[in-house]
Amino acid sequence: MRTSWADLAANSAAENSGPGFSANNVGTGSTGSTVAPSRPVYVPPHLRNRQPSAEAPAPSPAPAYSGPSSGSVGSSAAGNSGSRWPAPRNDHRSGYGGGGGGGRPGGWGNRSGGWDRGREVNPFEEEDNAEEAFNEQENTGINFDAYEDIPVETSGENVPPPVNTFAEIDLGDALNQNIRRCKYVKPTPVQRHAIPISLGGRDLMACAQTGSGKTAAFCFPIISGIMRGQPVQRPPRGVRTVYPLALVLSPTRELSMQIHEEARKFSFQTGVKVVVAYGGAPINQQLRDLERGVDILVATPGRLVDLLERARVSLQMIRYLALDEADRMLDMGFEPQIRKIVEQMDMPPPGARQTMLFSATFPKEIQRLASDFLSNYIFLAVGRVGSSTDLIVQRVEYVQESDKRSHLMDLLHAQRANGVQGKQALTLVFVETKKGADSLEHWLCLNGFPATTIHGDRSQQERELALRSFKSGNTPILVATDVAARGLDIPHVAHVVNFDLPNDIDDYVHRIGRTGRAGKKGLATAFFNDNNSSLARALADLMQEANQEVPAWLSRYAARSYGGGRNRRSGGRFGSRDFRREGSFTRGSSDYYSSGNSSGGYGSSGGYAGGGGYGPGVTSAWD
DNA sequence: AAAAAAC
Repeated sequence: MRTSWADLAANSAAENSGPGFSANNVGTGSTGSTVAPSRPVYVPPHLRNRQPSAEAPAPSPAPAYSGPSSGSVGSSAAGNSGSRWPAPRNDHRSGYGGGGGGGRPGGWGNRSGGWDRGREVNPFEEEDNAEEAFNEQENTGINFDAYEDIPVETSGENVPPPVNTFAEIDLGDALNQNIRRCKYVKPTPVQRHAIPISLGGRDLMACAQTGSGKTAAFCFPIISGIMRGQPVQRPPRGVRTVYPLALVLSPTRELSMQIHEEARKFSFQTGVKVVVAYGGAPINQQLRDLERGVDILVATPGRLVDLLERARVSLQMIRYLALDEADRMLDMGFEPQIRKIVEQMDMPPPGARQTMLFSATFPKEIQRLASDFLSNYIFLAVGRVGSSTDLIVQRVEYVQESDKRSHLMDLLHAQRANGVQGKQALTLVFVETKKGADSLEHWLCLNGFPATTIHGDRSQQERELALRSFKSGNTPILVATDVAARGLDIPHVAHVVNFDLPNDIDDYVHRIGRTGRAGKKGLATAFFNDNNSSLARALADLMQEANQEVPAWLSRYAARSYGGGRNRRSGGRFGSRDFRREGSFTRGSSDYYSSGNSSGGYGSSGGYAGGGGYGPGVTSAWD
């Protein structure tokens, strides 16, 4: 068995250097190496957008609250006349002259080193070079036909119909140009559905795999809506409070940085200004960024609360609120902060703003919480169970705690021996604790494996350095806690190792989703032992849904383990369903977080158990 | 119990 994993990793890396479109065949009972493609798989057209670095504000109007009902948010397809689009909004900017780009063709490609006012750094420039290091062809051979297979579920009143092309949507010239620069040819499934919904002014709860253009799905309508909106007056001079029109929240600093980088590309030369604020970094720079104007604020919750309490930011004029990884944002750790920001500051209430929640996993209980923030919303689930995990070969190995290190060493040795085209394939190793991360990193380095680590006890500088070093391939092994589990788009991760398995199957789904992205294959290896028995059932079920080979010993564990309440998976066609469709649901703590109630029906049926219908832990099988 | 998130 184990002889095969290294081959898988090597083959995966090798195959991935080919066309971006591929198919897969999870080696059921094969000799272990990946086999010729048997079935086309979904490949998101948005490919690798690596980070630009410098900040790049362009002039934009002062915040102006024309009100969510002013028409700025609504009716997309209403008029498809490109002529309605105003020039980039460099009006109203007292003090920040320079052109934001209205009719400034030469603006393309101008680099000004960051702080040259009125100049906008080209956020597309740097990534090209970065990608060449890996010498891959990632923009070819996308199989758009595969989209047709993607199942979609929507519910809610008057769901706007999806679009098939970006051209059908009146996003405006500037945004369309950025879409081309991003090499997006056709909207992904989530974009096809979510963008018309958002342009229609509707609230949205969307379940969709990351790496399928989720960020763009909420950014495009926001940018477009802001450009349409009536610019009004800038607040009086001397008032340091800024009034963003859109707020995007995410659970980790690095994810906020990533969203900011994406959003900057989408808003290049539109005049829409995007600013990011997160903790662990000097606040002064962020304050300066804010003072230069902000339309879209991307933030982590803690730093935002700080800014709100200092009255440097007001949410009074928010027209758009987006929560990325929304289920995480509303779980026990984050919920109080989110409630404070959304309900107890000065943000307009649901209905007076537009709210968009996105995640790959959306447990029913969290959906219930989330409905507090929404008004007459549409639920959208896009994707096929396993549509992403099809690309990921999942392996589970029984490894005692005391054997984990040597076992990991074996994996890494074999992987290195199999050598992958010059650069070693990137391996992301998840552990449970911060101390465990440091100690494993130290041990790996001692043993000749260049590793670094990212977790919450490291300084922000160290975290960012670690991530950069990993992405660049300089340190091809990254030991991480769950800080890196969600959302991060790290190209070229060939192997995710769950050195310590998480307790929650959703976390597992997010973790392994760091590989197998954008149509590339990936390998995920988990070390399982008695400590993980509570995960056995959910894990076995997930793997089965994803057409993975489930070891017999794991099935035995799964059969033995009772409970599974929290860890039950839907087993349905979709990874998630609108909880409003589930009829009565028990309100109470046991609804979601408990794991002991285990009403039967979990087994082979895969259907929705009786009573509450749908087991407590509704999740999706894709990331 | 752990992790994340402000100073």
